[in-house]
Amino acid sequence: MDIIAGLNPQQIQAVTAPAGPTLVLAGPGSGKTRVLTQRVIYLISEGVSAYRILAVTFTNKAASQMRQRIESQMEGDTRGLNVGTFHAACARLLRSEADHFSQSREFVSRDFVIYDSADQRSLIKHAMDRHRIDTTRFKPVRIHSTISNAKNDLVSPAEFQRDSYYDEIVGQVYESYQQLLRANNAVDFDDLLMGAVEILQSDPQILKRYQDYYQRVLVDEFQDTNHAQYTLLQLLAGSHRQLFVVGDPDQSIYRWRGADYHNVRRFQQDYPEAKVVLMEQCYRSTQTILDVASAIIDQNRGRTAKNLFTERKGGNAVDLREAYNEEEEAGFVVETIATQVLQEQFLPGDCAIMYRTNAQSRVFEEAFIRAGIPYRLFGATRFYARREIKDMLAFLRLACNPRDGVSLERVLNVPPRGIGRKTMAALQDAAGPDESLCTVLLDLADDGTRSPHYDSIGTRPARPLVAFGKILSRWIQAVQEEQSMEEVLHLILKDTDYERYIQDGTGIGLDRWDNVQELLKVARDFGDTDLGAVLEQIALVSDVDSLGDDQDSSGAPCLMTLHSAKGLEFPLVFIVGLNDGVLPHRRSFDEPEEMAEERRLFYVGLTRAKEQIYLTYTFRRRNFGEDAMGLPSRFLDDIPDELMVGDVSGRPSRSLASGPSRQVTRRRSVDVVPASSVPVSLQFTTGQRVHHSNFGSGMVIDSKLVGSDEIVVVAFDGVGIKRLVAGTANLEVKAN
DNA sequence: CCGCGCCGCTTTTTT
DNA sequence: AGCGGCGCGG
Repeated sequence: MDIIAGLNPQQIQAVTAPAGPTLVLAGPGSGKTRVLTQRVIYLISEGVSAYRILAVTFTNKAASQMRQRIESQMEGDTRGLNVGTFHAACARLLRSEADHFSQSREFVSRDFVIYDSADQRSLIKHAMDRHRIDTTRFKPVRIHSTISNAKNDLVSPAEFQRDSYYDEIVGQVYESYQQLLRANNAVDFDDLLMGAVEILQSDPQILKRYQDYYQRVLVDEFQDTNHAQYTLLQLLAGSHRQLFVVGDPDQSIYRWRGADYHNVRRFQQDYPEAKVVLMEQCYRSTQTILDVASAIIDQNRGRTAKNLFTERKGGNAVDLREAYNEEEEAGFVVETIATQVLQEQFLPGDCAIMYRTNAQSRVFEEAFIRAGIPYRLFGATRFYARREIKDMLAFLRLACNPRDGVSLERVLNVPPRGIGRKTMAALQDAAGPDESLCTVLLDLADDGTRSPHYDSIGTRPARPLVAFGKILSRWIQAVQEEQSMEEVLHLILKDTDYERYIQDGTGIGLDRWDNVQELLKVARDFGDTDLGAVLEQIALVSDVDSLGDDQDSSGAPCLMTLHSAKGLEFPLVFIVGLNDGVLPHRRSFDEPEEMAEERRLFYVGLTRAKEQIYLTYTFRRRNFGEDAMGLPSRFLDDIPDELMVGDVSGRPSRSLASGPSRQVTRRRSVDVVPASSVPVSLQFTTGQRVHHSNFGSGMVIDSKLVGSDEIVVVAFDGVGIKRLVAGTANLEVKAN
């Protein structure tokens, strides 16, 4: 049968494993996605109905990839197949069970909203205010992360241990935070998981229904599960124990958000009868790359050693380079990419630059801009986190769930309509502790001066509140009439005169308005989908990259953090900033477990490469503005000399901070492109239509002189906004 | 109420 | 260095 065609013996074992728990330990590039999809197809061919299969992943990207692959290989009956992220699956469970559950307990109702991290932080601050806790002494983000960890460990506010003064504070905030979430009819990401577990644990009938429904459960990236997720899987698998999990402890890089690769070992203890399949054959990288990666990861203690191998014997040695500083490092990388592309060794889209922290991307962006080479930046300011988009979503969420106080607070005075601190306080007083602010607003809008709230608030402050209440009630009505997201958005934009507010005449204003237009486009794509469902999807996707995935095979080098590189592969990989303190990050120095994770992060980066790896570090490194001496990463010591070329002989022993060898590699040509001639005046003006050989047509939205270069910001049709150097980008002005 | 300027902090990030 | 938060002054 063709389900196993082209698979190696281990892959076949995994795909056709008999019923019962199965653990697949899959090395990088060993074809784990393929195994997962073939397993699903195999199960269906064995007579399991598609809708009785649940496959969970961590990211939407992985989920849609898997779904696509399955659908492309199967004719028909994949309908009802459940492929999705943990959070999406839990949100679905919560929504379908919320109603008859909320009657017996205090719980959210089915139209709950999902708060993103900014909303969550705002609510944490409110909770801290309640207890008069100084938000400068105790940082809300830190408190939130402690609470988040507790939730991931399924520890409720009542169970939260308060052994120290700090924990006492957190315990109080946790308690209030949960109350506030419920009052707003909102959940945070962690609540989705914890809530699902709570429901299943407290109602045997519901649990049985789900256990009977999902006959098979498959899990991707199992090493990244946290305690809540593990418990959820255990509950779902129940007595049938049909769990098929795939993972690689060596690629566990999300400890800081609760992931615990020990769940792999725990799985073997909890399911001793589990069939274990080890997949060690790699189809991605050359043997040299695998050897380097293995040399790195072998240094970690207490792991099950894997023996990765490939039929792609040999391969180029890893190329190590020292640069003087970050600028030179970026210059080297961009220059190397340009050369390799010119020599037709690689396509621009084959190349990826990976770094430890997002802050490192800027120098590389600038180098690309100078060289006039387009690039793709992963994980930049997320589209849905932008101010104007958050405003729009807050309006929409309010229209769906008027109890959403965080959204109301956000946009009550946006655009400014004369509602300040005092008016806000008056409104809060009028509402009292039990009524939501929105109820008061709508009441004011309906009854005007006759409303009992009117007098308590006072005539002057009431006026803008009445006005806002009126437009808000119009939106609520529009949602109840099941108007589409696009229609409601248009209504909101008109009622708030948002364009005039956001378009302040600057380029930034134009950017923002563009983003609003982009959101309208998203809305249009969703068509008549129920607005609540759209908002949930947006809350759980929240990454424009995974939305616009189809068009991103465009050939440009990618810039990304090592974290976001996971799951991807590139022929040519640059891992940059290999300085001690950067990778490994200084925050991991005194924690062995953290240090081990930094090592895994490096390992993940190395194993993304198919053909060639460049590693770079710098002689000097700017820290927080301060210029300082840099040390090469300690990880470099673990790479055998014979697997490396480049500045290897000059590789200084890390114990010697300086030495004569350092001088040798200093100073290479930085300029990738000859400095452009000084423009007498700006060549381009805002509003001009232009054409670029790579990006096509677009409109100039900003242009300014930076040093001797004119930097033009162009919104390319269907491509997006790019910053270009006028002198090197070869922009043609089009007649309009 | 809004805008400006100073102070302080600084990993990773998906859901 | 650069951003965000907060406090003061208009």
